[in-house]
Amino acid sequence: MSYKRSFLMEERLADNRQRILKAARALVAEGGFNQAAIAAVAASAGLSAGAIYRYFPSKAALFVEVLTSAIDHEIAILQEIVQGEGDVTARLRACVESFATRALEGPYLAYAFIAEPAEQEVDEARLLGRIRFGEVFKSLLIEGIQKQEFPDQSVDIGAACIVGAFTEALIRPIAPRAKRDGRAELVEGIVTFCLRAVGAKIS
Amino acid sequence: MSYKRSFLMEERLADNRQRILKAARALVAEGGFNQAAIAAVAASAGLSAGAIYRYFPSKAALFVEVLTSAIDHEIAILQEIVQGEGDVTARLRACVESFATRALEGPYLAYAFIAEPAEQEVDEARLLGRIRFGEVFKSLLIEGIQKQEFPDQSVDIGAACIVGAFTEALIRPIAPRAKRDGRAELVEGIVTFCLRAVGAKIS
Amino acid sequence: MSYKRSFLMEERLADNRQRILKAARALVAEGGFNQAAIAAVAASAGLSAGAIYRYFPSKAALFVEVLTSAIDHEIAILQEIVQGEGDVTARLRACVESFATRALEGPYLAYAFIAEPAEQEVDEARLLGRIRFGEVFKSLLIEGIQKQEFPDQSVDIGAACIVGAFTEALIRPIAPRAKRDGRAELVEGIVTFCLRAVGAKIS
Amino acid sequence: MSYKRSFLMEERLADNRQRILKAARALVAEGGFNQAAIAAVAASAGLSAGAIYRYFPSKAALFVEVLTSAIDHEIAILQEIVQGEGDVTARLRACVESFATRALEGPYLAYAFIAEPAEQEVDEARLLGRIRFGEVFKSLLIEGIQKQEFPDQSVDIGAACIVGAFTEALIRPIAPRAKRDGRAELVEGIVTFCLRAVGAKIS
DNA sequence: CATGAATGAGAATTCATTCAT
DNA sequence: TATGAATGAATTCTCATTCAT
Repeated sequence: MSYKRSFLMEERLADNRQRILKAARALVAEGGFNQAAIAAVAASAGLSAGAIYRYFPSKAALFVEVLTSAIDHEIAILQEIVQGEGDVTARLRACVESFATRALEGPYLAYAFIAEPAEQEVDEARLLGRIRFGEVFKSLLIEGIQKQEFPDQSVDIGAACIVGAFTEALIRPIAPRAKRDGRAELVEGIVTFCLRAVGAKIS
Repeated sequence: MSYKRSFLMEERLADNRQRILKAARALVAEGGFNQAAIAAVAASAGLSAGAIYRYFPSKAALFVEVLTSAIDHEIAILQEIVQGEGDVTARLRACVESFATRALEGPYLAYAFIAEPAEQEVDEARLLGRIRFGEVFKSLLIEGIQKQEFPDQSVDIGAACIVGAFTEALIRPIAPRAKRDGRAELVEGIVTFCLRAVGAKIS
Repeated sequence: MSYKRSFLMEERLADNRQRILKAARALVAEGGFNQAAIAAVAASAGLSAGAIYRYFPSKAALFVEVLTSAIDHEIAILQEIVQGEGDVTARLRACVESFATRALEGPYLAYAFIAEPAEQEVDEARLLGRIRFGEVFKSLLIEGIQKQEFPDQSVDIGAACIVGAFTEALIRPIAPRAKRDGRAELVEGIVTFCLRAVGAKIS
Repeated sequence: MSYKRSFLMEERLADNRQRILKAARALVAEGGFNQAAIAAVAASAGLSAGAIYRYFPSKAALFVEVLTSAIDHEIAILQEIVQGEGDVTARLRACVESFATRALEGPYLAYAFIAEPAEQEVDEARLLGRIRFGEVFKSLLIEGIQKQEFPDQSVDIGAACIVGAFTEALIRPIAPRAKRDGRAELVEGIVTFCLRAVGAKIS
């Protein structure tokens, strides 16, 4: 009833919501959407299964938010780079580097991003996410072609290929082989691949 | 009882095994791993659910084989191209074209290839498949660098990027947007992207 | 703290209790016992779910009271008619008319009366309510036989039949068909049926 | 595979289906639809919960069939009486007697008939059943009025009242009082009530 | 060998009830 | 005293797997 109580309560609720999202995210990162049962998420968040439904109307809604919020976050970062200064080549490089670096720090996003989920609703969110990532790169390609940094090319296909290229290369580190390359080399390799692919002049 | 009977029996068994695999593959192509229940596979193969277990120890094992055999088939085709004649650039182009064309005709493989499966075992098979695809392209990259068709580059990363680029670009046609490009343009766009990415001289 | 405060408090408590009952009654009227969740009752009463338990020991107890109080109210009205003036036939007619008219205005009572509730305890209350309604009509039948307005007959059975006849006929308007008869005709039809059934002389 | 095996199998399956229906019916009769959980039905039928779904697509479908088949059976018997010989009064008497006698032997039908179920689909079946019962009596009323055995009256209302009257009177035997009257007296009392209600001349 | 009925272990979801604040 | 977040048991339904026939 008092200010303090209400404040703490709200904070705890917000905490719980975040804890649930965090737990769900972690479970998805570890074993995919199908391994992340509501009971597991709840246990991992330190709550009962029923409590999840105070914060999310359904399992699908929870995982849509897990996916969407992760993608939103990434897109925002990429957009800032895209709208920054420097030539297009430099910004494309920065985008790939930025995404790749974060993905290697916490690979769940790349995993969730590429994963086929069980639920229809989550699937739609995933496809939308891929398209939204593609749009970011498409806008860079268009600008690069306009400014004659890149040769003319199919921007839709190019954008999709860039997204596919770096997600695949980033997911791979699960496999033993990739560990030989250090992170820096991996990121640099992906950047080089993408820049060359769009016809950028590599200094 | 006789030789003949036994022979026919064996043949029938082999037939059943293939029928099961074929049915499973078709179901995966239509609705993904999760939609392919054992009962559905059995019905589609003209057998009973129990009979599946005479040929495969578990659902996971069945789908591992579905995936692996599909990938085997693709790899064999690609290997033939790789070991064929012509310069490396032409063969790389042919590989991407070949895979992409078939994927667009029957998209199930690309789908299964990129899909997150329900079972841990199938997941491992999927990752292995991606790596094996990568190996094919890696061998081409190595040869291309040796023959100075391509500049020096990280072949592991490049191979992964190629696989990611074309699977992503091929999967995307599920979305409405991509229909603007015809199939030929899509394949050509992917090929161009990949060739430029590895530094091939595009004629 | 003072007398006044305590008085107000008591009044507020009584208010809350009535608000809960009213809210529960309204929800039952709308969607039956099963649709009336404690949380919904609480929200509708402007209280928290937990607060309900300060006034009622359980959900079943709450709904038993909802049902019983509604029936009490009806019985009181019918009793007044029964103990009023006029011949028995007129009073029987007045009882059926009175009940039917109110039931058609707010059909929740008739509904709750005839409905099968979720809880055993509520079910018992429902059966008891039917019997109590029957008693009212039984007393009229006895009086009518004594005064030779009605022929001799089994008063228990007759009373039950009257209750069944008018509840069924009143419940039925849920179905589209019954709308052809207006309310007045429906009430008159039920009255006629019941009066004739007990052998009253219909003027 | 052999004739015998197949035959026995089919018989067992049919048995199971009937056992499930019977168990469901018994549970409904005892505690209403809400008390008849799938697990309870299964246990009562000597099967697992999952097995129910081999025979019925959903809980609602099972209970719709429980209700509908019971009603179908009753309606068929009543129809035969209606289409038989004798004057309308005699046939109306026979209908009520027939229904009442069987209902007293196994009161489940009358109970299920009047019960409010949880599921929408079952509710519709229940309402339909009541209307169908009503139609039977309505047809008798129409014929009776035509042949001037009964006075003119609202046949829809009269039919509903008859159904309500005898179901209510039959359900009541759960209460202690009714046991005093023997079955024969109860049935005769209901018949008299209904005949007098429709204005039949009682011999 | 083949069948397919049956199992049983979960899956998501709901909700009356409790209890720390 | 009131709150409403949290619990936990119950519910329906699914499906891989087994096994009597």
